[in-house]
Amino acid sequence: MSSYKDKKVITIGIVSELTGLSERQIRYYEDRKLIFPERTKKGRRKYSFSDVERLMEIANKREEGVQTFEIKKQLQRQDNEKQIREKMLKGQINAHFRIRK
Amino acid sequence: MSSYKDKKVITIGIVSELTGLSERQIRYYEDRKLIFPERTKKGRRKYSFSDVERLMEIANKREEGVQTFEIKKQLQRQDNEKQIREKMLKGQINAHFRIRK
DNA sequence: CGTGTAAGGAATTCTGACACG
DNA sequence: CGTGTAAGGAATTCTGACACG
Repeated sequence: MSSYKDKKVITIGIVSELTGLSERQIRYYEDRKLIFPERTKKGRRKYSFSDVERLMEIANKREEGVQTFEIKKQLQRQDNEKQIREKMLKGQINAHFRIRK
Repeated sequence: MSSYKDKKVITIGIVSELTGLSERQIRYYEDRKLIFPERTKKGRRKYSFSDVERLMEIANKREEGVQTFEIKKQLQRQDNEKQIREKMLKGQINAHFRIRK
């Protein structure tokens, strides 16, 4: 879980270049709870590469005409599934070591 | 080769936080050719996670009292070795496919 | 609803230089 | 040699708002 891909270190200007989205759009999607940047002490937004990918997904969905609320629900579903997979993997690993003991 | 780790997307302020080095130090190491950030169109420095790791290495060496010129030479040696390993790996892969054909 | 834009302010970054040593 | 700092300017980012639709 995590490493470079999930480290929040990219400022909004760079994210804008990377995704082709305007800063306005990126901030709006945050307002709509599709994306969750961190902040520096002074309030600057910081994004991860995962966030960049997520924004690309959002951009694709938007192009298809999907509304932000729908996208939000889809993303939440994805996030849940991912969490479940991670938990199962963790369980597998624990089980493995329990047997081996 | 490359991916997130080598993508230059981190501004100097964040790099400073990540490494514990002052911006002055980071810029100076660039001046001494130890580190090679890219620039945005408007001239802002952009670093990769690899650069951050490299700066941590530099910081350690500096703490040991190693001068920047020495560190530079060491890093160049490392970079060369890495390149060679990559070339060899590439050769291996090519050979593999040649045989398989 | 989703996005553009102008507005004013605050934080960031840049360079060249002086300082110490 | 390596780093701190003050200086002045330019670029970045932030928020809240008006606009269109």
